[in-house]
Amino acid sequence: MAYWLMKSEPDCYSIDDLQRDGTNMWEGCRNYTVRNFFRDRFKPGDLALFYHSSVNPPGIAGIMEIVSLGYPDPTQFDPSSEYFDSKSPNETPRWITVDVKFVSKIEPLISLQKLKETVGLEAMNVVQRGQRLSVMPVSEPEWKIIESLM
DNA sequence: GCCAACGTTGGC
DNA sequence: GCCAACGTTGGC
Repeated sequence: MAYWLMKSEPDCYSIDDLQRDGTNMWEGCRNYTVRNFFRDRFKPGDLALFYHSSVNPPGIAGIMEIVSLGYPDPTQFDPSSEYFDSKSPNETPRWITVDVKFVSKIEPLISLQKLKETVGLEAMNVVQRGQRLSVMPVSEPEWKIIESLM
């Protein structure tokens, strides 16, 4: 069982949206590193931190559970979708997604500022300047430290 | 809105 | 296969 951190702009999709929906597809990711995580490493039962980016303050707003293996993201084949990718071959789809389920909301959110100040989280991708990966692994010790901040 | 950092693209 | 140009992310 693995732990993850997954970013979303709440204007686009927030923890409240996921709470309302219960389960949803994590669609639209168009980064190869993330694609490989989804394809090779995500497993049902994994837990993920839901991170709100591009808001003030940015930070961890909730917890969700992964409830599917990686599978082809249908939006890549939908010309009406903003995530449409005309170059993705039908036989070997380029982009992968997973289904996520709401677990809990974290209130108040754990801010990026707080994560940066917390001993033991220095290696996390999200606290490092210039790191823009929208999905990243979280180690078990890091997860336990973050739980202690809730 | 700015801009640093990084990923991707495409010419050669 | 190098690398410059370009586009995107995301904190501030």
